[in-house]
Amino acid sequence: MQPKITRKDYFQDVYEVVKLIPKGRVTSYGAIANYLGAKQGARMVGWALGHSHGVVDIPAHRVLNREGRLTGRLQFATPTLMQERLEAEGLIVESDRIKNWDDLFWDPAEQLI
DNA sequence: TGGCTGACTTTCG
DNA sequence: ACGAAAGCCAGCC
Repeated sequence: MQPKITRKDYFQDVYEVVKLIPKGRVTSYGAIANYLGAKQGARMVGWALGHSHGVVDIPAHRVLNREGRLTGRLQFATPTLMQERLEAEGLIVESDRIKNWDDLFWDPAEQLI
């Protein structure tokens, strides 16, 4: 049973989870939201990351939507920065979409095991 | 105080 | 299978 998430604690929680993402791995907003206990609050994760970029150094480029699509790439310093970083980690981006997304998908619950 | 928006997800048509 | 609409939570005007 996860504790209730409150306001700005969401930021800290999201940061923690995103930082825990192994290099070369990716996850989705819904997965993080589900891990935090707010499966319906996937938008909050994106919103938190949007305000986090530039404030703290977190690999936000490893967080995509459930389709493995780079939905938030426009929010980066440059529209291609997200793809560049992903490729730099050994990932392959094709048409704004991660290749082998299903295989590279990393679930925060896995780090609990 | 009330209402709109948003790096999403799920479901109905 | 594709398209459109609803749902949720928190911040901002």
